[in-house]
Amino acid sequence: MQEARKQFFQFLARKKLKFTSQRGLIFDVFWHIKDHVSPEELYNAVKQNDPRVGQATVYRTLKLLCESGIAREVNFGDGVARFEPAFGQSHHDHLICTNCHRSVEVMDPKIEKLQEKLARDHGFTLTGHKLYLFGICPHCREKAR
Amino acid sequence: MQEARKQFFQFLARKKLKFTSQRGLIFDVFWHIKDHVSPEELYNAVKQNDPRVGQATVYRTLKLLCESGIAREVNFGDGVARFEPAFGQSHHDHLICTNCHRSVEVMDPKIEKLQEKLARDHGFTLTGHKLYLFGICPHCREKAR
DNA sequence: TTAAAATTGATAAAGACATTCAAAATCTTT
DNA sequence: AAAGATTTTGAATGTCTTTATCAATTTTAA
Ligand SMILES: [Mn+2]
Ligand SMILES: [Mn+2]
Ligand SMILES: [Zn+2]
Ligand SMILES: [Zn+2]
Repeated sequence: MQEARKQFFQFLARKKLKFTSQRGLIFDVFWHIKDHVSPEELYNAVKQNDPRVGQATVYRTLKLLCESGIAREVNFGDGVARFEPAFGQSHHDHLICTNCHRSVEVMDPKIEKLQEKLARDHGFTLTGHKLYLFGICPHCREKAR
Repeated sequence: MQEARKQFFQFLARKKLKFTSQRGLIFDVFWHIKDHVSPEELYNAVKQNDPRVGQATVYRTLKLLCESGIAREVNFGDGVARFEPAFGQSHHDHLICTNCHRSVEVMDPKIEKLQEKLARDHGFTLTGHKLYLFGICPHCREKAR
């Protein structure tokens, strides 16, 4: 908990940026929302604590959170960027229900390995990947029958 | 007439939609651009043949091309939708150079199988997926040293 | 040929995100 | 502590992609 906050603080210090109250608040609100949050949603949550914070500051801080390794952007194909905690989390991909939009975090080391090999076979040095699996979740399938 | 053009024609007929000259032209221009084309790029290419075509029509037709299985949308993370031929093409994913933005089409049946299994293990019925591999291509790596 | 229905393109609108800029906050140097 | 330099902030405006509106035109059906 303190760990992540400290990492953000140190990142800002290293870049000679200031740890302002707004940045601190946005970090805190982001950090204890466990969901995959959009800038709009985060902005609304932040406003509950301090209505004077502007949305430009939320966008700007979200960018800093990503650069510092605290947050990671994901895109579920619903037209908005979403952000999830990336510090102290191991890598995972997402399984998304196209009906209720719930998502499950998944990871298969065999898939990860094969992705590496696939890239290498084409002479690429792999630096990252995005994998989204779309389907119908058990809950929705049950309701449909 | 090409196979694909016929399929588009039949799709329109089935939906009681009209095969207009604009739709025909947009299909033709799309079909012989081999690249992953954005709506803007397609619009410009179409205008070379008929400057009177509006961009709204390009967007609308692109949607029809996707519905009919002629085109498929991909998203390389550069802020625009891109479209590629989907008819008579087997499924593939993309390996994208983050430096020069060139892309390579790749596919690994083992990865595909493991995705199925991963979804099934979580009780999901898999309906689709998006996999983008990002890295540095051989060409760019060579130039960098 | 006439009437009904679908399509078109110019324009406006929407929506997410980025930029601008004057005022405010924060850090540095005296 | 005060002054000065630098950064940050929030409101407003701008940009970019995509969608909606709607009167006019084109196509199909009768
Ligand atoms: Mn996640
Ligand atoms: Mn492709
Ligand atoms: Zn569901
Ligand atoms: Zn390259």
